[in-house]
Amino acid sequence: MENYLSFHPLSSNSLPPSSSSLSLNTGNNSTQVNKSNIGFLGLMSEMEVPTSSNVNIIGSNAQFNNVNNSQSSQIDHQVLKSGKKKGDQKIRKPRYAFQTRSQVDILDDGYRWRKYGQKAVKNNKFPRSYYRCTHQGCNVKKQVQRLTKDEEIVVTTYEGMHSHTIEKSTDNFEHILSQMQIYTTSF
DNA sequence: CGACTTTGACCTGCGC
DNA sequence: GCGCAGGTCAAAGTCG
Repeated sequence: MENYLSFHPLSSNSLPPSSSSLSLNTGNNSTQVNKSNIGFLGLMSEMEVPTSSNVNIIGSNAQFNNVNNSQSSQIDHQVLKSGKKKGDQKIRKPRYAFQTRSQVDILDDGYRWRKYGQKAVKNNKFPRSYYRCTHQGCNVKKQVQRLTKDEEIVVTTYEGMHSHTIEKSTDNFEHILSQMQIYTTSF
């Protein structure tokens, strides 16, 4: 099985506010992970800006990944759709979407997550799961969704940054993180 | 018994 | 205004 490790920030001005503390969380609580099956496929991000002005950040860079673009653009739309409120300069937390190739939905990144919802998504036979970081005072959220067109692709969208250190070490996560830092510091 | 998952209800924004 | 879809809440159930 292939084991990619690449991701593509949408644009140079949409990087995480702090790459050194980037909240990469490809996973969940204590659950299973098949480390050898994880391929890192893509990254989208959304900066913390008034929603009235961030509408095109992702939409103009929809080709964040060359894998199944139709699904990708759909997710872009979902990201953009949320938080839009006309006349209200509502600040949204930055969001980062990762694509990982994995046979399991739940990837262990060392943080602890609590599932708080699951929804069926239109045009997708897989439900989207919603998770929140259980660390006190840390309200980082993530969404996990598997693509219909390529069932091995798991899209994980993170919202917010962790205000605490990782709770348990994961070799795979550290490997991914090290790769990400190379990228994020070079933009 | 605490932590977590499940799941239906509810809320909100958006397009028509 | 209405309906749809995404996102969240919260009670009930499950598990270690």
